[in-house]
Amino acid sequence: MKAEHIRTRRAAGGDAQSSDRRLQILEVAGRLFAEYGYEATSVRHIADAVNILPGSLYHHFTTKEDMLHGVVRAHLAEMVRDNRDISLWTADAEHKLVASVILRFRQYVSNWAFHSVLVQEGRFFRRNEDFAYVVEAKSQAFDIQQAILQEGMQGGLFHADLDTYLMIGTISRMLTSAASWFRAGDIFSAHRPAHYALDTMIDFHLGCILRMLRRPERLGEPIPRGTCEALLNAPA
Amino acid sequence: MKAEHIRTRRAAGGDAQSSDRRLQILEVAGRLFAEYGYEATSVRHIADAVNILPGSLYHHFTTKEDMLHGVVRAHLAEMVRDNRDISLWTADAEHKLVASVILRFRQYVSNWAFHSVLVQEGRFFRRNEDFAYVVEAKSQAFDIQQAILQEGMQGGLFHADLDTYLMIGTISRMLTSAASWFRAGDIFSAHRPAHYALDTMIDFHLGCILRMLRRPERLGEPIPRGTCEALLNAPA
DNA sequence: GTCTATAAAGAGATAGAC
DNA sequence: GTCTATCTCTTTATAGAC
Repeated sequence: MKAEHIRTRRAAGGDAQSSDRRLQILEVAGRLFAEYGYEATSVRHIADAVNILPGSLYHHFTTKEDMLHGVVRAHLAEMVRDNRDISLWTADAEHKLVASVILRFRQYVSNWAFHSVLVQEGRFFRRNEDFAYVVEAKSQAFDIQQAILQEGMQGGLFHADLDTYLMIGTISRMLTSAASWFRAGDIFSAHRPAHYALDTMIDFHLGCILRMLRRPERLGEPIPRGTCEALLNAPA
Repeated sequence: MKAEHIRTRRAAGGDAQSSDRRLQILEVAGRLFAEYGYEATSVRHIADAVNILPGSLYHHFTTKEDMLHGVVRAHLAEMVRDNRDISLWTADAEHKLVASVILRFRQYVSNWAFHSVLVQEGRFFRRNEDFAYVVEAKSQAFDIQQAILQEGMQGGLFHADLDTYLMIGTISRMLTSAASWFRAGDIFSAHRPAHYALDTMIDFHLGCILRMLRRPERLGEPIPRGTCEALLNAPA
């Protein structure tokens, strides 16, 4: 839970003093960015949503981009840290991977706005130098996950001939897009059927992913979800 | 290849007379919408890109939204029709599904701008009544694919206990997001490694999908890609 | 910390000359 | 079919009163 060096690779902007009001605005701005897109969301939208006048927002933020930084920075370091923590467990690679999937799905759903913005504005972040730290964090998380996959291949748990680069990308996109669907629905279905609980979704995707990864002779083994949940809840 | 009734469910707007110039503008607008997002792309951007003045665009289109209609209508009917054609084959469900995956991946890559817009602007289409026909087409394609999956379950080819609703959504998102990555890269990698050819990508995803779907005892069977390619190329 | 008021630039769109 | 010119509205952002 240590959050000392959250400001790795800070972008331009003042100190991250976080008053209540500021946090509240960021919360709303994040939701709007997630739902309508960053560029399609005007400061007037945000101001209306927090019941303030547009000009007053500039007491809390220097620019609209500054708000985007605020939205993104909030959970970025946590994302990398959680990945790294799991990768350092003494458990085998399958347990690490299952835990990672569970944790990520949970986070994608609970920090939905953040992750939605992270995905939807990806090209914007890549184009804009000021957001290079976002790209860097994503890249770190990717590397960590890829290492877990490689560990599982060498340990004989997973198919020996997986293309880890493609596979990690596939799994990541599967989780983010599924969580996004779970949270906000599809292009053609505004709301998912009510009977899909979060746990159902996690089980479904763990099933899909392990069928893609496991060596054939291990396909019958149970999915160690309980163990992994316990490890996730254990104090570091 | 019959394109007589392309205008199922037309939205507001004049007749779809398609001069060369109009098509050229749509081509460019589609790319810009795909890359920067519909709302973030100004008519000035588009005008600059086709070397014309902003006002002149309104000789070809009544509004900016009209351009978006033009971009999506171009390939929407084709998408549904291709899905339906495959679903009516006499082949078994696995062949249909493999063919569908191959075809979709090819189309996602070649009509990249169209499909990218279809995904990225999904919420916009859902919010805007004028684009209900897009939502409807997507929904039809979904139903067709779901039926193929069900057929494969009943035929004993696929796991008997698949959640077809979740699975088709998962496969669709997997293919669109993978094609998008293949075409334009990731948030953290502007360009995919050069050695990933289209065929490599198709094989990889066929592998992933069939491992998720096939009954365990069928996992060793070869992926019938060649047969399906032949069927796809055969004259209707 | 929020308001009033407004600047400056950009957006989508129109009218009419050529 | 494109240009010139412009209209209107909205955008991001600022200045200063309260």
